[in-house]
Amino acid sequence: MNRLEIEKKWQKYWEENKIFKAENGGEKPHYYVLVEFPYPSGAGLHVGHVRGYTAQDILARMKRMQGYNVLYPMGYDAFGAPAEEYAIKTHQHPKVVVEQNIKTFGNQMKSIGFSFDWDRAFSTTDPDYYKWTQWQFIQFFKHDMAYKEATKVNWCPKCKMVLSNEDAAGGVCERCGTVVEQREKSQWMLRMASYADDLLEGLKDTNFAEKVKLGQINWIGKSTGVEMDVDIVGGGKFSIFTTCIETVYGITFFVIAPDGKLIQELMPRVENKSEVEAYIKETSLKSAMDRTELNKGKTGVEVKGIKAINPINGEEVPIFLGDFVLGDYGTGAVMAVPAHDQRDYEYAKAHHLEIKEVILGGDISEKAYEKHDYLGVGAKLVHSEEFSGMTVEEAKEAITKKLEEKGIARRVNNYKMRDWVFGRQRFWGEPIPMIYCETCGWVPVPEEDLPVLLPDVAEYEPTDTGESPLAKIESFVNCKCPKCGKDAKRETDTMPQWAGSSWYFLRYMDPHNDKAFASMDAMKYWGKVDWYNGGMEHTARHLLYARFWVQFLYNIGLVPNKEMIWTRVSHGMILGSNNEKMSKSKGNVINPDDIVKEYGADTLRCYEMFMGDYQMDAPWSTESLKGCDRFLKRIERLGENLNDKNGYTNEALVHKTIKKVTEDYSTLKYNTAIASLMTMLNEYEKFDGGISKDDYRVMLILLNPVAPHITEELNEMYHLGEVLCKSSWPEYDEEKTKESSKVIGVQVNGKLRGEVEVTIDDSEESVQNRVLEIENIQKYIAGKPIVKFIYVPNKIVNIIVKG
RNA sequence: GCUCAAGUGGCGGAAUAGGUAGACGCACAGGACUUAAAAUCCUGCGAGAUUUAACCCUCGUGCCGGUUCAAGUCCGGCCUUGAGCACCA
Repeated sequence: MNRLEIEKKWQKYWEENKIFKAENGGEKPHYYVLVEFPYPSGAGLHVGHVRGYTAQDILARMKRMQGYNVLYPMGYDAFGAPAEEYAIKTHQHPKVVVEQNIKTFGNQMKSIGFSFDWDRAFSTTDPDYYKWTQWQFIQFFKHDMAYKEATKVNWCPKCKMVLSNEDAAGGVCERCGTVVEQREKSQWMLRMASYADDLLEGLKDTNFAEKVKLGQINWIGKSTGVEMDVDIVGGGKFSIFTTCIETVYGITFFVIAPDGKLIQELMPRVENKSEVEAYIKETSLKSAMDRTELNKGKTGVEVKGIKAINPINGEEVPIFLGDFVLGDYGTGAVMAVPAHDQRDYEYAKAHHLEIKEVILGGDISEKAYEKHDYLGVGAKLVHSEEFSGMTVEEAKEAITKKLEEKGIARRVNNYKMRDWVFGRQRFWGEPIPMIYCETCGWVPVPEEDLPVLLPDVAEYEPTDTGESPLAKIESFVNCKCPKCGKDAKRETDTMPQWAGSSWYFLRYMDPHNDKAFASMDAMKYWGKVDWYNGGMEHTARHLLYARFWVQFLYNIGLVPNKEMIWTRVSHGMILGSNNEKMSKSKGNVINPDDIVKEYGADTLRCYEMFMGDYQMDAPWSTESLKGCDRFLKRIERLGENLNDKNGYTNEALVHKTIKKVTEDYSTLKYNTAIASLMTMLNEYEKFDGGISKDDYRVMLILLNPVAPHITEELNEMYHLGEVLCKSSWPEYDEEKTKESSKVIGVQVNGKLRGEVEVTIDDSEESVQNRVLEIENIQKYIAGKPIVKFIYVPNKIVNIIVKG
């Protein structure tokens, strides 16, 4: 049989015997291994998928052999734009396209031999699944965690479409190149910002990789500061947020957001209305991208006729509009202290405003003396009344206190993370299960009417008004209010792509449940996901959304843990052989199917694990892949020369390899695990007389998680024992991993001059005696007094001589 | 700009409670087998000097310093590359 036939044979065996079926219960300890499910694109499985899935497959297979009840599931995250775009082009229902792609992906994954429990597979686009996504949305709504509000969206005036930020990258429409406008659109939102502190706090109950935690923390972007009320001359007031209240005496103007509410409220009193309105209009034309682009000049206009009062000293200062102030962060207004904030400094220079130094120690003739310069260096305040002379740290507290006592300031936290915009004006997503009634307002679809199915439509293009194509289907839109029975209209927005993936790992625990998204018993049985792997690009957003979703479900008593994922790691990308990201346009894409066909799945798996540090990017090399192919062939050949009575055996090497491989598989060091198996093979190949069957079988078991097909075949061919997938993982004896003796280096004055063989029980004296007899050592110490003799057992000898 | 990660042979990469740098693999070179090629096997393979040869020697983990008997690993200061976030007050 050739490789492909062998692989098919074992894949069939696994499937028919349901070897990888996970049970919800039983005596065995449980272990939940999770990988991000793929978006089934038309391009098929990518070698990057294979890397992550193989790594987790190794863990799953090893854990099973170690006696665990392992849940290693797979599914498809199939809602989203690409399928819809394709549907628009070809006038097919996206579900047809998705079905085909899922089939392809499934066959590809099966051909690579992943040990998924296929009985638990589902797609987020299955009505049985999205029914529960919708049901959960309704829970958000019922607990006042979902609301509809006007937000800004990217609008392409030519395509008449709402664009995602990705499609509006660079401020132009990706499809037609037209400059994108910002438009107001009423959208569903989830109150994710209110979970900011819980999401930070919850990280403590996880074992995420450090860089994953950092990604979460940065995305949440917590900053601690003071919110201060500012009176307007002639009545009215607004608030600002600052993290640097110590610079409050340095305020020379305020800047407010052109897209904020405040300027609209002030408008009747503005003297230069046309100028201000023009600036607001100008800002609205700029996309979010343009606005935040670096090196943009500090544009803005003064709001004439209105002055603000610095609350600390009563000074009257001007108010400006500036698009660097964002309407939806903080209070939409800032105090400007040009002497101590570079951004304010540039604004002041551009608009010829006063720069007032209030912290000593910097040179503000060229640039601002900012907080990261003055904090922690004992810098002191000036021109700050009774606070002058205090250090910034003292002043921060004292000024905050004073303002608090006056009742015009509060200590607050601000977060970069906003509420989650939870609607898309697209066809291919979960319909948001809400009905609008003139009398009753927003009413959720009754539970028994779920799922709200996506209808068949002729056209998938968004409408001229930017609504989803669902809005054109009257039979879908028109309905009766579930509350009062009057005519009502259905929500036509759909959920964002992130929705289905926010809870899929819960569904795997109980995928066929039609009474609940998953039973509490099933979730309690499996507990947290023990090990979750995915791409680096998802460590911030997807993980945050999923954690938020779970925390909410926990708070309303629907899941057993506040955090449902214990360990999260992220694999590096597989780059093209030219060290660039694989892409069609660069022509450096490797199709896993081709590799499987030519070399077999085992070789592909082995190579992807051997290519380098799992968490780092690594370039593809077909040459190196051939090396792994050779390795597997040598393993095969070694089996031709077995001796079941007195074959060659190397106990220390066997135990050392078991230890190394077991440890490495559990700590993502697949490359060195495989290297140690290669070393073992090299050792055993040196003997012509035939090697021990037992040792060979150990080698096969250890390699099995990486190359499951060929190892099963060899095990069967030589009648070595039970099928490997039902065998136990070998144990090692720590004592036996130790070699009786070891060659260590001998240094003179820190330079390597020789070697010596030592045993564990060698005394320092005996080592010293032997070392001093080495010819080359004598050369270096001849005639010189030995100042110090250092012997670190099993590590090194270092002789220090004088002169 | 901020945050993070990483700089080790021709290449992918090993080695961190500090202890023989370059495991393992690729490529390359020489040899064996073959009519020949492929495949396979054996040997060599950081740079340099020297030698008939071996040993041996000098240098060497991005750069400059430091701590130490001993530094790829620790400390201080830089440089470069990659990724993410980016006017967040």
